[in-house]
Amino acid sequence: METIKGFRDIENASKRRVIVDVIENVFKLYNFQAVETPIIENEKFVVGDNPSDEAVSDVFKLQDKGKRKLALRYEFTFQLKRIAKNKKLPFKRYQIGKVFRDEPVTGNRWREFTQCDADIVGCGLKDESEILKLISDIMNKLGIKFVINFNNRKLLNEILEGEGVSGKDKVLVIKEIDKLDKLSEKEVRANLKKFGAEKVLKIFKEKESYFKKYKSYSEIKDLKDICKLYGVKINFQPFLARGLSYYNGSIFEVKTLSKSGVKETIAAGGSYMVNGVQSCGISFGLDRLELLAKVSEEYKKVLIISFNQDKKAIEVCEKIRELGVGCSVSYGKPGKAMDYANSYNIPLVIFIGEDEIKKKKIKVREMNSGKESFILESKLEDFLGKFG
RNA sequence: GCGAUUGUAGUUCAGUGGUAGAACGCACGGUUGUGGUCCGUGAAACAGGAGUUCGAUUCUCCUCUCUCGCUCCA
Repeated sequence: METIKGFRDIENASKRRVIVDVIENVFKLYNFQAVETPIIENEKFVVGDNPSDEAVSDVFKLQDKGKRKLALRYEFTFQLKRIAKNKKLPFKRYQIGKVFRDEPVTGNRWREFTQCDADIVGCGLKDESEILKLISDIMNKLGIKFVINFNNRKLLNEILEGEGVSGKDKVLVIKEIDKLDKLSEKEVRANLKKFGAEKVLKIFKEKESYFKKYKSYSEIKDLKDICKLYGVKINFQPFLARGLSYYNGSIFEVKTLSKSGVKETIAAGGSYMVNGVQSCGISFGLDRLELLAKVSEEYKKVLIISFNQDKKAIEVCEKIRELGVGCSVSYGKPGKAMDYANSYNIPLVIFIGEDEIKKKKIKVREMNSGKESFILESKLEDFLGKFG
């Protein structure tokens, strides 16, 4: 009966549904088009061109009866290689779904989790600012205080090469630098000594103006400027690196500012190549948004209690549903039905019995106040409109 | 994956080398036309497997699991 490590039942997913609605609506406002892709793919395809990438070891692997080597999707981006073919650019697609990673579970990390991705294939800096604005819109609509940290891989490479760090060391040094927001400077310095790269640490402590001397800084500046047009603030963080090796330009990471116990990144993305086309995307972690979002899950609900007047009860129930209000009929004892309404936060109960039939009116009871009134069936729409 | 830690009803917690307890929740009834109170009744657990023992939920070992670090990541 237990769920597998890193997997879980979500017994009440209504908040998640509301959040997904918000995200999806914003995606659509930016002209992203929905796609769905298979959860299972060939292992080779999932693993991709970077078998040295740390991510590869986290891929869930499986085999079918035909002994094909398969794997669960680790993310959505690699599938874009197939989807994005022969599309007029820029191709803007979004996808919301489960991804799987065979990695350690701690805190707000799962092995099965839901990502909400929006990517632009054929994407310049100006389009990148659109993605950043989209992040801002979504976070605001979800009522989450946030900061968007950003950096540029080109700049990072330029700095490291300028300090004589190259080859394999470069990737490893980047990983150590990435920890600057987590570990103390001393610890990072100690780790960097292994590569003789401790001197780069000083550079990352410099003010932003220091970085002007690098050629790639122009991308930082340009992105900031375009974001201003959208009124989006982004925070330049020269040591931000991101783990995935395919990023080749801007990289983003969204953190929350609220004291919530969610230290993890709640959305992340950056620019990369898809089939030789410059692209850029963002991915939101639904499971973390859920912990932070301030959204209302309440919606109108009615419970009808039928006293052996099922025909009428069902008729009224159907009518309420047609009005777009949730409704169900209880045929049992009224006491139980009301207890049920309490348990599931149903604010309105309607009684339908002999009395109601005789009076040609239905009795509605507001559960919070206990106030009851007889209304004409034809006035039901008005009543529900005013109620809640 | 490594290191430390944890594991008893759905949940939060008691407890014992010899029949496993509470609270809340759930189900039924008191109350088949009126709920949130109250009362009664009931269902429901020792993570799994080996070992020691007359007997193990309790002690030992292994596996799984929880939490926290590390690596990494939404």
